[in-house]
Amino acid sequence: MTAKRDKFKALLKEKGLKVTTQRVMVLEVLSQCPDRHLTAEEIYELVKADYPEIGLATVYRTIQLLLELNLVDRINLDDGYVRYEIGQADNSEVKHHHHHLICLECGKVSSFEDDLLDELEKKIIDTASFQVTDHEVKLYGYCKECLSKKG
Amino acid sequence: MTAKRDKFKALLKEKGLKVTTQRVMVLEVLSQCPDRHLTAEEIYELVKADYPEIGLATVYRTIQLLLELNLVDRINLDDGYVRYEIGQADNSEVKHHHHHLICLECGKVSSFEDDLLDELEKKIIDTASFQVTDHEVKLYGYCKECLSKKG
DNA sequence: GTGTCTGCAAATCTTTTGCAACAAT
DNA sequence: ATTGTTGCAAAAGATTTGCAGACAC
Repeated sequence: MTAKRDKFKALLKEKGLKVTTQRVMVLEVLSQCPDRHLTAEEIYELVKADYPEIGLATVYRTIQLLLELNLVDRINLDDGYVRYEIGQADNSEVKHHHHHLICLECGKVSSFEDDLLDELEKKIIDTASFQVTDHEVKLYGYCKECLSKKG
Repeated sequence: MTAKRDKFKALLKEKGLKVTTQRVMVLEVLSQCPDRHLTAEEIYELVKADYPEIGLATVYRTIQLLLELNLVDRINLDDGYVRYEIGQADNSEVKHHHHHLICLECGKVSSFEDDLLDELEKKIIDTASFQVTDHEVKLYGYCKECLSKKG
């Protein structure tokens, strides 16, 4: 994911911010785990494996930065941790993200895409006079693996 | 909302729990604010107006109880507070809740109902082999009032 | 060299918990 | 009388912030 790293560096310079090892490593870890939904603590542990000097506060500050730059999305599963994942699309015009299937048995989170939500948004605009700019959908249930285990 | 209060009392007795003034008052406050999405602190302040002796811990414990009894729904707007609202339906078989329109300008939260999500759930079951039991949808945007203010 | 960033520890903020007194049944 | 419940204060756990030293530019 060199493209994402270069983009990050460019965005930092553009804003007069500094390109530090810590910032690049946090992005790197998130890029390398596109499917896991990492907590700040998990990101901290992963970066620490290669760069033991990093502090947890720096991870939090970098995540904040990445959220503001729209390079990372926030997910809240209401389990006491906020989670983060690298933005899927390459362009920064990611309008619709946050579609998640959450298994109530094993806790696994998977993502999905669907156009049906666009339809729902149109409907809302018509009936509720509410202009929708983004949406977040969470579907709770049981994943294939847990279903087959239960038989 | 005497019906809800009586139901609550019945459920408590059924479980061998005690009907206390504090518990009833927390439910009462939530029943009287069906449209506001109250934080624990707000519920605490509202109950305290009529019953100053109540403690915040009791509010938290009662909310926990109401969640378990399915009388109350939890909403997380990612603003650092968890919010609670009284369940809409009268029967306890509320399968689908949590549909919210959140105004990014004024922060107002309104609710809506829609069948479209059922369709989405069916689709997910077919394509992702994921058995959906519940869903939560948040649509972010701008409400009628804020739109007209902005012109 | 200048101004930003980092790591640490302390602070903050919401929510939970232990415990002795208290109230419901 | 018995057992669950309350209020308080302390604890917990995630996230933030202040600050002096370190680093990018």
